[in-house]
Amino acid sequence: MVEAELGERSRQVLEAVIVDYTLTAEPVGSRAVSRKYHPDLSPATIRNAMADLEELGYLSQPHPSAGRVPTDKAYRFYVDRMKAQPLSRTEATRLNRQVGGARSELDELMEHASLQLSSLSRYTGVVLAPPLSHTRLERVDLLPVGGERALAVVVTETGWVTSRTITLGEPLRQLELREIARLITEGFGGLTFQEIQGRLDDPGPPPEERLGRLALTLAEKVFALLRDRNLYIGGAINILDQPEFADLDTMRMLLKAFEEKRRLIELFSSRAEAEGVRVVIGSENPYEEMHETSVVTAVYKYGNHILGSLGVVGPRRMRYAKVVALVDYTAKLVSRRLDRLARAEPSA
Amino acid sequence: MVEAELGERSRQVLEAVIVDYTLTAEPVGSRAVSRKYHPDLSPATIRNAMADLEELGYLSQPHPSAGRVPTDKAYRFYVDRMKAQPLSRTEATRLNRQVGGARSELDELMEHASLQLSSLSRYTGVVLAPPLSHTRLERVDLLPVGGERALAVVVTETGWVTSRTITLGEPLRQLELREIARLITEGFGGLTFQEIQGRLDDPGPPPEERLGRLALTLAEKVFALLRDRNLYIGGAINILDQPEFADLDTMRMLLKAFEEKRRLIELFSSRAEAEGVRVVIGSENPYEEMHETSVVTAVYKYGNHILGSLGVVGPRRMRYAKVVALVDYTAKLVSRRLDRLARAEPSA
DNA sequence: CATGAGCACTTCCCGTGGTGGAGTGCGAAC
DNA sequence: GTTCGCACTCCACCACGGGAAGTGCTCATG
Repeated sequence: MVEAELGERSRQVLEAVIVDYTLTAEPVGSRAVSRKYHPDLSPATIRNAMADLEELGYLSQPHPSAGRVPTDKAYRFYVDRMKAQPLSRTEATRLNRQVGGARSELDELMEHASLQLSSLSRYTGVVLAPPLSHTRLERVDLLPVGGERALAVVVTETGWVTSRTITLGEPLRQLELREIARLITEGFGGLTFQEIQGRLDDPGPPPEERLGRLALTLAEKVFALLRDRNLYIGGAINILDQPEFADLDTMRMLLKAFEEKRRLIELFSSRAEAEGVRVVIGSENPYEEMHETSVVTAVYKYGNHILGSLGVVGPRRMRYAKVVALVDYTAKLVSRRLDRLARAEPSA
Repeated sequence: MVEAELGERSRQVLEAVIVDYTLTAEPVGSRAVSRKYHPDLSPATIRNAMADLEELGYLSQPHPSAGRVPTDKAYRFYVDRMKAQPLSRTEATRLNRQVGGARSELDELMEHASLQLSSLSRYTGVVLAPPLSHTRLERVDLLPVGGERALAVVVTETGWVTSRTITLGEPLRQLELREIARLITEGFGGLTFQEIQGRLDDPGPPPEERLGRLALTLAEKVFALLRDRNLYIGGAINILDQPEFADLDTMRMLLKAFEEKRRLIELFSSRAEAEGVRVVIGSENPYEEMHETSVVTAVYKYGNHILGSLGVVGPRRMRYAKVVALVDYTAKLVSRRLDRLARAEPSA
């Protein structure tokens, strides 16, 4: 359908405009296209093609006598038919070393990944940490740590460990704590955190014994702490080097978007079921503050479960071919890394 | 000495210039001072005083025929003799509710404090989490969490709990882990983390038995994870509303400074021994990128120990009287809050 | 001798108008 | 269908100039 809409000539011109604009960030005129990309075609021919492209909504003019600028539709067309441009050897080794390195723990892995995404793309890297909603609880431990507080340790079936201190409502002995932890583990073990949340929201009749009731309130506390996902943003200022964000208001808007992590988290978690790399261009983004940006994301997995997503936020005139390859590679690297982290079973 | 340097007249004029400049961010002329602050004095008289003040280094002119702008020396003079301007009732109650509230855990407390510092000052709020260097270890626990990993739980004498997962070099049984934790606790309990680091750096002859050697390497891993302090930055973009940061390069420099947390941490931890509120004005700051900003900090404590510091980063023409009061109050609030959090002993 | 008034001077700010360049659209020619 | 040439438009840049703000200096005055 799109193929029918555009002739070969128009397609080539469109591509040239996109490539040039990606490089220069300046509106590109017919003359420049002729000189730099198609010396065999005269500027006048290009002009005709460009006029067609504008009518079809692929190009637009900032003002009547300026060059043309690609629209979101143009980028979409380009992205859908381009080939990813594989990472260079040095880039790949650097990623492998920094992200695939063996020593780091989970949070360091996420942080390094976001930093590398940023510095290799020269835009901003984002990593959304695994949500717990779809993973299953293995067990809960409660350790007394003095006073009316305890350390709650939550272990999932996939082997992730989260711990937080919680404040008990009343002083409890170690034995009581252990019993409560056992009750919680028995009551909720094997369920996904989503299911657990459902049960907690609609608890039915309260248990008879005191410890049972305590277990419920403490479980509430423990799982409440796990609800928020972490979002790692690396190199937020990197993106500010792009000329389209040189304007003060645009800049402020973008930074505000970065600071409001909650909405970014939504953005990165929504539609994160599909495999492969996803590209959201400009106004395709539901988040209005990000209409000037494009977002490239991919999911990372543990075994067959999608755990989270990561990606790059950049200007609409992003070097898509490169970034898509980078994001894809990084996602796979993180998945492999997670596998190794979790599967490391006793070798004996 | 300073008193001798400045006559009463000059002092009043200087104060007027500072006040007006903090409000308007525009160079202030003799006419404006006369009209707004000292109608009894003619502009000419003010001019004379201003000329004196310029010679003494308290004022400067952006260009020969503009008004005057206070120098760092002027702010210093002002800050040293001003009185803090107490918080309004609504501000105080808001702080109490948001920061003093009873439910939050340690990290939430820090985060809320930084956000409130920011939104009440309209600048940027910063909270440096407690360092461990001077607190003493109470005990270490190691929990097996599947595979070759364990959850290390570190409890300090002050009752703080930190936990991190670590990767064991080899598979270990639960009993072995427990024994190793016991060895670490016995070997290092009661020592400050600084002392522990010293021992680890210079370990002497390695122990005979296998578990002893393992305890050493694992202790190394555990304590390495505790070395970095967390820095909470709230409302970094708030400060960008200030006109002096409207320039693109200044803005970028500032954001870069915020992103490089390591140096900020240094800044906030250095000279953080003294009680009370400390004000660092413009070029007094050792960190060159922050010569355009002023920093107001205060330490918060647990009992008699200084745990960390918090404060506000703003433009040099900060509303010092207000911010000093805000920072002071917040620091005390956090201290009180920590006390309650940790001391909550079993009431029976 | 400190204060205040007047005045000439400097500097910046901002709006104006002119100019050159880049790019388009269109009609005519190949 | 392609190319050429030309007239037109719009922006970006610069130079110019008036106006405002502010100073320093001088001199009169209590």
